[in-house]
Amino acid sequence: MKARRIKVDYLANIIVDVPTMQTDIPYSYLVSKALGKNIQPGMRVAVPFGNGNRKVQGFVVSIEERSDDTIVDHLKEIDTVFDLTPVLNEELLILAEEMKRRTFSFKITCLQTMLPSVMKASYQKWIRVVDEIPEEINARVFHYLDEVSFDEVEKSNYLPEVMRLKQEEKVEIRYEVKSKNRVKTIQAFATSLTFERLEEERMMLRKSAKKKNQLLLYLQSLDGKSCTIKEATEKLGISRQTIKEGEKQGWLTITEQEIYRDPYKERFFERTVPLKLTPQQELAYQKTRRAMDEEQATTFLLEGITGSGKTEVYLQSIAHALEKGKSAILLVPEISLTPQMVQRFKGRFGDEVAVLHSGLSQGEKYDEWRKIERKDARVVVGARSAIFAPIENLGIIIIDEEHETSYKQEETPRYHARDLAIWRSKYHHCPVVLGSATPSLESRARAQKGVYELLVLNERASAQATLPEVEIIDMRKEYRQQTGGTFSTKLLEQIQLRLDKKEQTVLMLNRRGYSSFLMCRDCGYVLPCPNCDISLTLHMDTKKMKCHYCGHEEHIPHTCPVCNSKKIRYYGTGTQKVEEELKKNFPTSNIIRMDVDTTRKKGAHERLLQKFGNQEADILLGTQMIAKGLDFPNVTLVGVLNADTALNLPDFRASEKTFQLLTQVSGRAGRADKKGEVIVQTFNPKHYAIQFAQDQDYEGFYKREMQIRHQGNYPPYFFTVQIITNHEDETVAAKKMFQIVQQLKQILSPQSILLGPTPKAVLRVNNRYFYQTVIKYKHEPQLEAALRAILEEAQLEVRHGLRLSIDVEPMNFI
DNA sequence: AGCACGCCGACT
DNA sequence: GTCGGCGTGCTC
Repeated sequence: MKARRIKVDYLANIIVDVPTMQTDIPYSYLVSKALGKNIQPGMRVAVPFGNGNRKVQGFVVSIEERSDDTIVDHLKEIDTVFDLTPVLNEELLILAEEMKRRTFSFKITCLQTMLPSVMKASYQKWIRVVDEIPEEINARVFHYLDEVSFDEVEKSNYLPEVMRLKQEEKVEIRYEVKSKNRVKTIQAFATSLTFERLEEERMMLRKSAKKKNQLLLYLQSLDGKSCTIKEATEKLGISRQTIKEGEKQGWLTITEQEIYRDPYKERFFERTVPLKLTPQQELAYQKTRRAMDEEQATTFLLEGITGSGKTEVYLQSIAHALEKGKSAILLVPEISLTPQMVQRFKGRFGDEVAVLHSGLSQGEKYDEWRKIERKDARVVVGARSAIFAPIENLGIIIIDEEHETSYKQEETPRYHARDLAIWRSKYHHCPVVLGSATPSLESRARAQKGVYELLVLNERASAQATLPEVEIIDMRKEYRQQTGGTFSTKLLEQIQLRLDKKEQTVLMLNRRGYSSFLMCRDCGYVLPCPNCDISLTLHMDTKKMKCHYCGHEEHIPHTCPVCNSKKIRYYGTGTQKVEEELKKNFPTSNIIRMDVDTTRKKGAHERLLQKFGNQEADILLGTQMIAKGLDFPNVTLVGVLNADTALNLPDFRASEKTFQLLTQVSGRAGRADKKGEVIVQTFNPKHYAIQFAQDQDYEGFYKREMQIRHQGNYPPYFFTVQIITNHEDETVAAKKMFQIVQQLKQILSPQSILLGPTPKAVLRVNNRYFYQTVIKYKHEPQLEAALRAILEEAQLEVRHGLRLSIDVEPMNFI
């Protein structure tokens, strides 16, 4: 047999940045000889795509070798490679596929979600002159330039005539794909010369060349290592010019050195040492440690009351992972990712810690990401998306406050970080620790069934710390007695007491399902959003009326648009209104208000907390955001102004959320030496969520809530999937939803329950109409395929403006 | 998504 | 006749 000589060449399979169902598959491209083996799966590239060969970004997902006889005539070639090394490793590429399957989203969206946003491509089009064009057009449109921006031509309405020139091939359209990620560099210098050679150079200097002499001596001391120019100018007082001169004479070289934008560089982190563990902590630590040693992908549920020292267990578990040469991911909710939190981890692990959260600039996020990728940081602390940290040898994953709904992403891809954490733990054969004082019912139930292993910390770690006393105030009685302010008599008394004693008070206004809107006292007219079926909210700081759904803004009216009455006032309990009421009651007190308005600016959140921590204010008034992780020893009173607004929402998790919030906020009162007090104002004083929160009885709440979930056929007894259609035309959205329900009825077993179709609580948002259906089921092997078919079939209508989304285990049912 | 192609009505 | 409207198919 004649040996056939095979010329090896490569094909790359690429997912392109065109998020549609039809293009949600890998496309094959030729790898040029020049690129050859340098191209690997997980790299970003630009490829020509479609009829016009416009350039789009893509991700290489696999490489195939090809022999001479592979037919490749129809294949195009990769245009540009953006990365020197892959930005997604094999594990994350597999995870992206898993995510696509589980969340019914496009692969490209999943891939992009896993990376810092700077890595997403930005597109620009240019019109380039390639032949003689009429003088007049050249002047008017092109300003005699070779190339002008497509967008500008379009804006000035010259596009039709330019397109005619394109037909005649006198101009071309050039597609540009750019990646925004920029590595920040700093200039440094080093020498490759030996000590002796440097000495010779030094001898050759003129007597007057003092600075050069100094620089050469310094170079000798560096022993070949490099030094930044900045450092040299500061330390030695040598000018940049002298160093440049050295380069010219050839005894040193200047290089660009990569640096990280360190968002925490201004701070000093005091090193902390491991604390002695309580027996309960010790047991929890030993269990996770053993799982690490035995490479078991166990999921632990660490149920620990406030102050029981969960964080110390995390810290020591992470330390063990590091000892084993492995890495760790710690997820915390975005709002808990405070400087104090970061401090605890940086204090223990120093520069090994990378922090990923939304407060960082795009560049800073990218740098933290790169630090992880290059293994300069082995501990990742971050919010939801930190679950995608490019770590290769995970030793442990920890999710703090595991019950937080912010771990579920509310936009596509609608992934839950907890599920992906468990997936990664299986990949790495390492444990996951889910920690909470008030675990989600789902997780607690799984621990009951033995799917997760339950670890309990029900003792406070420090002996002096006692649980605060919680008092429930029945606001129905209060209202009967007085004119109906926000504050009960008891709460006002207690605040006054704290002011007298120079102690601090935290007041929380539960804003779920609440807003301050504008209403006419004469005719009852409420100012609505023109685009959505919801009333506009008053924002005093900007003096505007704003829609929380679509962002629409307008001026505050002085008279009622309907009856012209001047008695148009705001209504409801906004933080601003409460602040005014507070000032009226306590004119001399200092109040810090924390809400979306006062914390909009970068770092404002932190600044306000710092101010309060320095005792520059007596009262901290805020929304949910103050419930978490702030430990101020001088706070001895916590007031919850309206505990139950969330209870009235038509959401089966309403009780759970209320219980969690009250438990959490109660933990903010009182520290070591000063006993704390909590006052909860409510219209439902007998509600079980409030009663169990008063006793800080999680297990009691869990048992009671499970009964209710069982009766209502809700999770964790049932799985849920939510389908939403939306369209500019209400009938189209409704019709499609009804059709989908018909289809589902065909395949669902009688044990499953369909809720809907119903219009969403807010029917119209941004002039689109929303309809939904929820499927509750225990076992439906055919459901996934059916949902996929529904998506597929809807494609025709998607063309006509229909949008369809599938949310597996949704967090919001309203 | 966004481009080409093709089929229709309204113009120079 | 042709310019440009939009509905449809396809993208390695």
